This record gives sequence, structure tokens and C-alpha cells, in this order.
Amino acid sequence: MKKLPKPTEAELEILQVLWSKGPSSVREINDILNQKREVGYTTTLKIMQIMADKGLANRDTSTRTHIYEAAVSEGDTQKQLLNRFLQTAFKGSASKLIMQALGNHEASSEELEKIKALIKKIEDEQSK
Amino acid sequence: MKKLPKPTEAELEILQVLWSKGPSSVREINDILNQKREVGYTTTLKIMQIMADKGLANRDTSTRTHIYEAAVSEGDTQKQLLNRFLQTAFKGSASKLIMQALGNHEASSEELEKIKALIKKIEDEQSK
DNA sequence: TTGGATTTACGAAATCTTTCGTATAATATT
DNA sequence: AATATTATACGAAAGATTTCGTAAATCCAA
Repeated sequence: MKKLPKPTEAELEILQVLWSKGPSSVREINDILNQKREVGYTTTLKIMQIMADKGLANRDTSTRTHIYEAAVSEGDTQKQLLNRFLQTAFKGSASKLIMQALGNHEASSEELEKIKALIKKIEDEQSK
Repeated sequence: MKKLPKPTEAELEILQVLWSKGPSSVREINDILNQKREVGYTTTLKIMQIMADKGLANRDTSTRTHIYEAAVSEGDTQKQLLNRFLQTAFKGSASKLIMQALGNHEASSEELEKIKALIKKIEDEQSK
């Protein structure tokens, strides 16, 4: 299993779209990005070409309009980024990060339940 | 209240040291950084000068060896970085991030207790 | 079929960050 | 006092990322 490079911010922005929309053309991605901020078409194209080079995306070049899809999973990528972020911003303390995240952001009762269930599971593991 | 710039990785690394050690000289910071990786003295100096320019650090220039201290708090900075990270990596879903963090990293029972207490507090708030 | 629009490819400019060489001033050592 | 050490300042090189201009190919429409 080879190590994939850390996506840059621009790449991550595009991965987000690929993850939610599925395989897409540069035009489609660029249109969506432009709903939030102004980006030139060739800029988006270039980043996506780089992503294909790096192995972050696969592209189907069988038609004139190339279709790109994410080559890395959302979960794996989040895990990788989280580990890195944990080190640089929280000195590796996951619980501090969790406390911050819990404190600053609304979580639905449903989500709180899921978190509680996970804690219970971890506690059960520990007491074995 | 003015908006402080997002610290770069190198700046964050130095902030970490300033937060745990308190006011320090460039030499002291550089020595500590070099315990983990090789960094030239003038590199560290430069970054710290930039941090002073940006307002991330304050420096006392009354003696030849300038003394720097963090001008931003650890908690505020973590909060800011977390919000940003949440958007770019988790589309703003704090609970997803928490689930990931809980799943991948060991938390002591003590820490789990604290998290549970916080959840309880949030639930109490909600049911009001 | 000709002209306009869309797409990819390529490369370079622009920007941001990190790294470091060199000069100069201040301090410490012998 | 002369020399070596340590500090800051400055600017530029190196590296990484983002942005975009232009050319060439393909497709579409009048």
C-alpha cells in the first residue's frame, strides 16, 4: 500500500465535490466551486490534472470531456488529515480536540447519542 | 477585536513552544526545535520576526537578545484552526470529526469521563 | 463548411512559505 | 585591546501552491 500525498487546500476543495457528486467533468466542478468563490476554469483544470498525476484522482479520457473521480476515500483522507492536524494544533491530544469541538459546535441529540455509544464501547474494551 | 492571520505550520510549531515555555529567546526556541528536526538559527529568527510583524508574537527588544512571547492564546488559536479544519476536511460536521478522533486515538478513562460530563451538560442545556 | 465555443495541454507568472547567506552590531573571552 | 562568539537585520534563493494566458484540438451551430 503506497503512501498518498497530503492534498493541498485546493485539492481538498475539489475532493469534497468529487466525494459528494461522484465522477464529474472539470466544467461541473468549476461551476460548483464558483458558487462559493471565483475560480478560473483553467485553474481548476490544472489542479485536477495535478491530482490525477499525484494519484488523488482517476480520470477517464475516453471522451473529449475528461471525467474525474476521487481515487482516495473520504474516510481515509479525513483520518490522515486529522492525525496531522492533531499533531500540529493539539500536540497530539485527541481529547483536547474533542473537548474543543464539542464545546464550540452544536451537535444534535442524535449525534450525541452516537458519540456516547462509542464512548461506552471504548470503555467496555478498556475494562476487559 | 482585530482578525489575526492564520499561522503557518512553522509559526505554529514556534507558538507551541512559546505556549509551553513562556517568553523565550530565538536561541532557546531554536534549540528546542532542533531536538526534533534540523533548523538553521537564522531560519527560526526570520520566522519569529515575521510572527512579530503579523502580531502573532510580541517581542521585548530592550536587551540585545530579544525575548518573544505568544500574542495569541493557545485556546483561541486552536478554536480558529479547528473551525477552519472542520470546514476544509469535514464539511463542517463536528460530530463526524469527533467520531473519527474518538475512534482512532486512545483516550484515558479520565478523559472519557470529562467528555461524558460535557455531553451531559450539553444535553441538559438542550432539554431546557 | 465556416466561425464560434469548449476542452485539454503547456508553461510561466504570481503568491506564499521556508531556508539561508552575508553584513553589521553588540557582547564575551583571552 | 584584540579576537572570537552571538545577536539582529536584510534580502534573496529555494520550494510549494495557485492562478492564468495562450495555443491546439475538437465539437457545435448557423
